[in-house]
Amino acid sequence: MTEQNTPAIDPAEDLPEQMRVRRSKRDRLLAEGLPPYPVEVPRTDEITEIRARYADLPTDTGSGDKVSVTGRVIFVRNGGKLCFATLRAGDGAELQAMFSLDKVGEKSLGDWKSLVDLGDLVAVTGEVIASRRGELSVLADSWAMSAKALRPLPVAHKPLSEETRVRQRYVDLIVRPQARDVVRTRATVVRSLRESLFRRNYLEVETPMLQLLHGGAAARPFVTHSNALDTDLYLRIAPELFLKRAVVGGIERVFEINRNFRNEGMDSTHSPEFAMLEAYQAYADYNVMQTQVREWIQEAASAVAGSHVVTHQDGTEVDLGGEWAQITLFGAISSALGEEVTIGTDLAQLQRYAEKVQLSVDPKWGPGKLAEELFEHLVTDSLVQPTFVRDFPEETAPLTAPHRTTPGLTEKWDLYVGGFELATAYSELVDPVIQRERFHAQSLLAAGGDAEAMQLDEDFLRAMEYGMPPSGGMGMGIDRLLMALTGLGIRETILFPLVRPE
RNA sequence: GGGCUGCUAGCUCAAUGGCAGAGCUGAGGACUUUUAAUCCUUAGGUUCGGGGUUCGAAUCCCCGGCGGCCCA
Repeated sequence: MTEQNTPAIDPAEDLPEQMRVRRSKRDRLLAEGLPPYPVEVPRTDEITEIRARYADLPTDTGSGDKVSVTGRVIFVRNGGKLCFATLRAGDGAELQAMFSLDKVGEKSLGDWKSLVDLGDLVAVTGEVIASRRGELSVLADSWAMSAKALRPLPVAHKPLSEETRVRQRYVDLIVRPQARDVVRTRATVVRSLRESLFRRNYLEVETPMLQLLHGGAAARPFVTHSNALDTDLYLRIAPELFLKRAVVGGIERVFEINRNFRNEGMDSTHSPEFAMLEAYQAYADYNVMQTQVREWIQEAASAVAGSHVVTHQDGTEVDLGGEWAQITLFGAISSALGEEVTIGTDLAQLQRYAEKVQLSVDPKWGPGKLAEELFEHLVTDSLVQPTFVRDFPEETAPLTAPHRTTPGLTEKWDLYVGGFELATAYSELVDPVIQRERFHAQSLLAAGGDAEAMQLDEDFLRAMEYGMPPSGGMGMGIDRLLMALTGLGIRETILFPLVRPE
């Protein structure tokens, strides 16, 4: 402790007038023995319950029942001797509170008018009635502050700016019902996915987020440091290599829903941290996973919308029912180009095609990578209806089993919905010798400066050398599933997305 | 990474190089049945930050910050 006292912070300095006013109301509440932040307030019923219970209360009658309700004051209509306020609960349910001179008395009514602002949380005790205009109300005998709001609420009738909505999500949640709906929808979807997997006898596990090596995907990782181990650690870019270790150990159906971290660009479909479902099933393949993933998404759609037809926030309806289209990667490229392109098409020819369609080519790309880039350039935007794109080149799928009939291809599909990649699945590569060769090729890429290349994971190879059953595996972005079901941008599906510091 | 675009009162927005404004919110007043209540009065500004051009800059130019949209 120093001799010099920290100067008392005087928040009255430099504050906007409206915040000064609210602080002085807080002071007046204290001075009058009305705690602005009491530990407890009376609360007998939820607003939602009262709306349901008294839905049929006739206009201009009393119920005879006394209740205590709580809510945030979102509208006030103050009169001389009779005041109205609209209270809103956390679930969005609203109820009118009425304060009349003859019920609460002059002092309490005066306090209500002079000390309560829009945005305050209050508790109101009184009889449930229906007003002369038929509005279900609590006619107050008494009221109490539950929490004084020191900041004014944004105007309820104009849309909040995009930036404020994201930076101050708590305000967004208060004023915008759709913001709360998204939170509910997301919880419904995640719960539906878990139930879908539990029903099919999958076990949920949690695997390391802090990893000594990064692997399981092609992405640039975040790096952090362990003081205890005196070594750098990576935030995981995927749980894949650990879930496969679990399959080696005999956990034959396993999944994880958790966050991945990728140190890459942020845009309307990419967030640095994003939630992902990964699932592995022994003795299955990419065809089995294709059916299951469709079923899981359809079950999630049903949980959210009650049917396979989901309605986006702009009103468009998307039908996710039935079987979904499937195309092959090279078939899609061929029909987009009007030229026959196969896994056998050589690099020079692919480069000529790329030039023809004005795709700029990184000289480090091999033919497989270039084919994938051609596909993304030419086809993905048109894949609005759910479509499985199958059979990717070996070059870009180092963890995937070789195709059963076509050399050079792997058994991998990507699922596209709404023009973006929603999910992926493989027949997993389980041959430890080939896996080592694939890792070796990746390490050459890394040595060549590819920051997204996978690292050679000896412990993973050791696990595989004990024998991993033939398996199907899948991964799906939870945030993107929300996007597909709601039509929202990724930052709307994440409650508190990363934003630049103010 | 590139292009376009925005940042003004607590919130949403005007102000076309010439006095920085409106609605809601706030403050004061009227009103015992309102529904985004209404009516009267009224307060509120580092125009994102810095530099420049100009008699004069919210406005034009340059640099920086933070968003949005499109493209790669």
